[in-house]
Amino acid sequence: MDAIISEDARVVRTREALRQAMTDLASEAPLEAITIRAVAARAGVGYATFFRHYADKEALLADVADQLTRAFLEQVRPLLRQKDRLAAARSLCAFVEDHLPIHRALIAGGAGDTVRAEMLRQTLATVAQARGRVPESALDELVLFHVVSSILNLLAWWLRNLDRVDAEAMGEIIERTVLTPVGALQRQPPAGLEPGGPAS
Amino acid sequence: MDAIISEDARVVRTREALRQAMTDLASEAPLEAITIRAVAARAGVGYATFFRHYADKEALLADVADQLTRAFLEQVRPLLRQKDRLAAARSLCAFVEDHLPIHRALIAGGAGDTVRAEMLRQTLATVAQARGRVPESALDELVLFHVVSSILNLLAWWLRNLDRVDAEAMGEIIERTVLTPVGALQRQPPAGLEPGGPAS
DNA sequence: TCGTTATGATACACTGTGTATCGTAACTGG
DNA sequence: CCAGTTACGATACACAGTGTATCATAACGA
Repeated sequence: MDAIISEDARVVRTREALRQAMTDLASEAPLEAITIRAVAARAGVGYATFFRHYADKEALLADVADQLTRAFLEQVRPLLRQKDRLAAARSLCAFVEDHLPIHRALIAGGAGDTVRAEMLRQTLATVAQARGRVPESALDELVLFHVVSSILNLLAWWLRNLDRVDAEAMGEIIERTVLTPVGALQRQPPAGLEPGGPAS
Repeated sequence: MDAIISEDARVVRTREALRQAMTDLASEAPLEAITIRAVAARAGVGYATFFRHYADKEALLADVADQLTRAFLEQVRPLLRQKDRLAAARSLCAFVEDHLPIHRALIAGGAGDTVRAEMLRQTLATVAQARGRVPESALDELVLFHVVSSILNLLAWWLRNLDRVDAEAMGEIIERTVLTPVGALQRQPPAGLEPGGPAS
């Protein structure tokens, strides 16, 4: 199994330049207004070269979102194990604030919808893999979907209104509007769901 | 002020055909795969005729979303005045279930992201206009944003999983994960927000 | 240093958009 | 019912963006 032995320096350089260019442009214009030619130009790379690395615009954006999501999850994972949800939410907001430019460009920028969708997709896949396997109850699946998409939405709003709410308050809002209510729902689920629900 | 005296019957017919065609196609394919030519063809209308009514694809979709939002708000408004949040949430889900095809096509379909964004936009504008005026506190604005987008997101998930959760359970989930937590947040706001917060 | 490989530049076919034009058909007001 | 108005269908067109192909050149790794 000869995995990644050594990647050509030019490839690494070009890919990084393209990712950076896409991130830059995403903070300036909506995704549909970003042409592949513009990305290549900003990256200082030939137009045709783009397609030697990514099939299309979305593939590059997915790669960018993928890297962001990895850092995101790496940061969040240890927080989920602890029981103090408020501290966890505040840590997340502090982390976002510490790496403001990239989060503002990608989560709240012109490609925010696509990036958040990709982050949601990857997070769901990661969690499903971390658990036993995929077959969750409907409630578990819905709760996970709601938590992730709500947090990303709230962060997107916050990143467009940083001057109005500080990180600590934002953490408290996330904890009180998302994390705690969802915990209560899991402890005492409603009826009318598919079988396989609570394992009380 | 000569408003709408009488609209040419052909115009009404063509617009309705285009809206219906867009709705149909949105339930079958992602928005970027829906061409204006396909919409015109499905509507039984000439290609050039499309542009006599809408500037582009998004304008038609906005019109469709606008009509859906009107019906939506008309349905929800009376429920907001009542204090029983659970009953209100269940009514909303029952309403969606009663008009399943159009909601599934537009909220959960291939143009779901765009439609939900447009519904959010219009709802925010409507509420801002209904209140005194625009200048709300940061908390109010964030809460409203969160409530509307969360509900639309939850409905989108539900419309893709109708067989797993019934309308009553879905209403309870919305009430417990969105409405009630937000009410508690408004009654006891966190610190760290811009001035103009609670009017206690 | 030498063979390999990524890159730049350029040309090309293709698809979708939006505009312009003109003869025809349908509607409205009288 | 009729005459003027107006929307429609069809077609041609310019334009922009995508994705592919080709080839000489430069940069890389061993």
